[in-house]
Amino acid sequence: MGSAVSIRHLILGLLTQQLMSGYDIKRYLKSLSWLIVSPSFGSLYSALHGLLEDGLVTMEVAPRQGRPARKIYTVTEAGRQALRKWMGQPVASGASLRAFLMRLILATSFSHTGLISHLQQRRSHVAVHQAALKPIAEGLDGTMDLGQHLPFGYGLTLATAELAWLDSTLEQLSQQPYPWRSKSTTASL
Amino acid sequence: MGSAVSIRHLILGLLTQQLMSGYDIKRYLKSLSWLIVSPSFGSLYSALHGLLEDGLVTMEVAPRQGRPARKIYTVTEAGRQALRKWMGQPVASGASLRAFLMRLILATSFSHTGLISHLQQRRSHVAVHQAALKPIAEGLDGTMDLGQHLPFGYGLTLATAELAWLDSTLEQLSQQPYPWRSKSTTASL
DNA sequence: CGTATCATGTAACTAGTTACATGATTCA
DNA sequence: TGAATCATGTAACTAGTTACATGATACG
Repeated sequence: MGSAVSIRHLILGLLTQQLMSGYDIKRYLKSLSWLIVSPSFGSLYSALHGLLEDGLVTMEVAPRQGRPARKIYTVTEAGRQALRKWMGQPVASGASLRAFLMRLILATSFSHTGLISHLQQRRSHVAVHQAALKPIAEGLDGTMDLGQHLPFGYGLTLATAELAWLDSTLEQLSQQPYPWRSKSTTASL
Repeated sequence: MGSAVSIRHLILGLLTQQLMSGYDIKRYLKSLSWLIVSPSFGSLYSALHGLLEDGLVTMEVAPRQGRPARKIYTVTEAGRQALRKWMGQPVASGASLRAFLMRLILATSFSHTGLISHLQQRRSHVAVHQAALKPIAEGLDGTMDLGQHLPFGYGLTLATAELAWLDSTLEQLSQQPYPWRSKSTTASL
């Protein structure tokens, strides 16, 4: 129930960072499609309509000569509040990559300390999984054949790389107090 | 349309590797939950019922003293055929982690060459994404603030680690012709 | 004696997909 | 001229979730 209605929140968050049309959002998420499955136009547009109806965003039509008109969405104060609430809730430890990433994409909407705590939370979850994967991935213990073994090795590699990234990012963040954002219209947590 | 009905196929594949009950499958997938969102009992059991109805598996009740009875599922020849067909289809290049992983989990059901081509395919997809992420992740080009920058750096790190894993795994596989599986009831592709 | 694990299921719901529909512009 | 990209949308469908329901055994 906490991380549900996820695309809506992701879109809402992107819109607090920048004014965008549906198409813009799609393009942006596509550039991250390796990490996160980018939503189809169907769900994107209906999510946008839903946000409008709920008063979390407002819409303005921007007709342009030649090209079809774009609809530019802006987040309202109610929208900022909803986003803050969503981002405040800790990510369930069972939830994988996706939930973490959705918030990472919205990093700009975190305060400095909010972001750090999000990364630390993730760090501890990944560490647990890494520890669980290690014995399985390393010991080819006979009960498992090579094929069954592969996903565990794969998982261990990725988990290890992620931990390294988290550590170096956390260190960077602790050194650099908060020259966070210049032009600030951002909802800080 | 190709990778749809995914859980069903994943379950079907796991059952070709080992006779299992629904609960067993859940437990196994939970151990990989960091990588892949493990299905809920609701979808697991109904997927199993669906497979039964379609004649892709058969079921046997195994009552045990004390504990509640388990239902053990076995894949039929039709089931093996369906699985082969599914695994034969190449993974769409847009599809992320999930589609790749589902097949990786079923590595045992690939032939030696089938597995290699699956990994090579993945390698080329990841290489493309890595190349696309690199300039964004490395150049903090002004249009993006630190926060927006983070997911790209994260993606680049993971992509790089994955490429390394793919390379070393592919090398191992090429050295080791195919002492693939000892007791073979497996459908090879 | 209560909680966790084992074990299976159903019903109501929601999120998200695919396929369809439209239409202009740019580029090879 | 035909394909790709820009741009938005709707309707029908499917996959998957949450919440509920049941019941036994083991463990502390």
